[in-house]
Amino acid sequence: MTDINLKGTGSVRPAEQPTRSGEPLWDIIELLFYAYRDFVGDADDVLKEFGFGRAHHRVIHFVHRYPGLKVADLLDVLRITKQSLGRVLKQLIDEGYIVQRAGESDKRQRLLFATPKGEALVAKLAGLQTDRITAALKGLDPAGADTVRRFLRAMIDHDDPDKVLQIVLGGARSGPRDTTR
Amino acid sequence: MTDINLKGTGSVRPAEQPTRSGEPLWDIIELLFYAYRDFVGDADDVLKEFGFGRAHHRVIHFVHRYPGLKVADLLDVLRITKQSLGRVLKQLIDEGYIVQRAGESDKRQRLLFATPKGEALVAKLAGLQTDRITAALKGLDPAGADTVRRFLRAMIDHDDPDKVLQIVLGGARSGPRDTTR
DNA sequence: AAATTATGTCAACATGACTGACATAAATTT
DNA sequence: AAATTTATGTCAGTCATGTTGACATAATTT
Repeated sequence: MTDINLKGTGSVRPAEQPTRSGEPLWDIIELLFYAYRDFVGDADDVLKEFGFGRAHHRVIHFVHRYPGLKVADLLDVLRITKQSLGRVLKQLIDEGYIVQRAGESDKRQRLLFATPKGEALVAKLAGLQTDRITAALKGLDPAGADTVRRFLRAMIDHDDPDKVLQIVLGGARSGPRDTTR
Repeated sequence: MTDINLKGTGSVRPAEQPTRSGEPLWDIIELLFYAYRDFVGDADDVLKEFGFGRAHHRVIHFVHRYPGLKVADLLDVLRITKQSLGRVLKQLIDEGYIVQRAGESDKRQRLLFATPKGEALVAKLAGLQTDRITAALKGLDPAGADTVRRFLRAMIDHDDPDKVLQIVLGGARSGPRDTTR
């Protein structure tokens, strides 16, 4: 019971570690934890006033950014089940943040669009997050923002069929719907 | 939720402009979303095999990294209630990943330590995440890793009383409790 | 006509948050 | 010494958001 090992970082090495070379990057792991916690925390406070949670934020964000998104696309992005999405999406539609429209070529599809009300909410949330990012980039050298973008891109799995992710990774720097594919 | 009230207090940069100007940095916002999703996704798969979730990961990670952590410290780090922590912590203790020991000077305190079993799990999870980070850093110029660290640090609220965060931000680059070196 | 696809919905359940109330032992203050 | 505060644990109920499985409907494709 009292096996304590106060200093233990290196002693545990299972024999069958295949391609593990470097020491754990503890500091970056923890910086990512804290940075993301505070990054989403900005939005949480505002969302609470609206009676929404993070799930609503993710939905309205991507719908706003990629107008005409299909429900199926959204499921790929968020990696949740349609039942889970359904509840949140229904609330956003009922309260007038999102509207649906049947697809023209395929009338089964429900294309999603943010209303002005929805856009205002997204803008408010994105503004907070942008302020934080801008402040963080300010302390870096001129190439810093580019380095950060490159790092984040490389952290993402590229073998994902998600259409929105392909646009994000595709290189569009500030606009959605870059049809270069 | 443990609201920390960081709205009015000084931002990361003293005497600089009060932000609120630039266009939303959509791409970085979305890159952060995807990067963090995949970053924690690595661990999720392993955790599932152990019958654990992300909550367990966060607890065992910080206990391993900061041996002798008090329950109260952990609550500050994770920003959850003691009831919430209690359930997860109890499982980790019952299954032999963490042990408790009463504090010497203050016997009310339950100091937490990872067992070898707990250390092995943390090492496995940190290995996966480190592999991803290492791969992402590989494509950057030599100063890239430093830029990334600086960016992440600046993304974090600095007016947090969390003792662990103070250590993380304090500058220890690769080990916990470096004060004894 | 039959099969497939896109979406929606009902029902039950799991996890990990939450609030509020109360219990205990140890430390601190009066 | 007694009273209070602190660190922790626990019971009970609720909420948000995820899950699986089954089934329904309309539109498209075969």
